[in-house]
Amino acid sequence: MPELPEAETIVRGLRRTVPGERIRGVDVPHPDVLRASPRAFAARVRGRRIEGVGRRGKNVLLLLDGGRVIAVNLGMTGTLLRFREVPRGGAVPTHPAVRFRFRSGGVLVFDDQRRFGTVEVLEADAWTERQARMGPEPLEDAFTGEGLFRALRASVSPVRSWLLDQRRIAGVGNIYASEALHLAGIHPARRARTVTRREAVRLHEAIRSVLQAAIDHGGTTIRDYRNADGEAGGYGRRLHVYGREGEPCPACGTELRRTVISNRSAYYCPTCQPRRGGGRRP
DNA sequence: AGTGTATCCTGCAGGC
DNA sequence: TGCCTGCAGGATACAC
Repeated sequence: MPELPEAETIVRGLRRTVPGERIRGVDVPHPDVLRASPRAFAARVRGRRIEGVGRRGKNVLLLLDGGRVIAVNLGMTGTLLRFREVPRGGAVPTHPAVRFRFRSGGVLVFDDQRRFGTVEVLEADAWTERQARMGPEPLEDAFTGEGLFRALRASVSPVRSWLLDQRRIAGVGNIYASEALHLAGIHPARRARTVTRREAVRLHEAIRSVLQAAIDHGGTTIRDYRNADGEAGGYGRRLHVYGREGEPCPACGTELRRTVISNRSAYYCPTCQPRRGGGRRP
């Protein structure tokens, strides 16, 4: 998916134009992205005004008047595209799943090729409960190196799998997990509990700097990702290891490797990220 | 309890 | 050209 930086880039785009819009109607070309029936969903959002746009982990939030929240999980290929009027010609979304029509005439489209994404509407307390089950926001102060160390110590899971678990830390996905582990010099298959305090502090800093740098460049486009204005992200060419199997490590020149952990690729440098700690820091 | 696997869906790249 | 396999940014119901 879109991970945290991509969701944040979408949110920043939407914030410029969406707050203040009132929802006139909803079309649902692909009801499988909703948890409810299209009819029930539409009834709960129709007539509501969007007061703000937010983010929690990889979820984009549309905050409605009266306290309801539309939570959009972007899945692997989802995005939210904003149009001033009903799109026609070249800018038409390729895989529209849900279309919000505003009274102003503008349109917000949830476009999702693979439809692993979801669009839900929740009452304020239900949303509070939901997000309480998610881990800390990595860019906020509540996320600390010491806290990360203590949490890692309690798990025997491979550290890469640990980082992908949204209940432990919110917003990190496969790209930035690989990038952060490389920056911190930690092999992705190491058991979380083997990460030392020193390494955890390094990993904490690596996660934050990688996510922030990706946000600064508008996120990473591997293939499908687009921001709210339909533009690709610019961080892809800055990736050090993700998708670069066989290329030289930018830190030491060793050939980068790909391995599979829990059915998903992890990219790493065997020199900078040895299985048993003590690697040089890139 | 905590982990790993298979699965949802579409599309693309590479091998033959 | 076409057919096949594998792989893809995520999350979750299961089996162990």
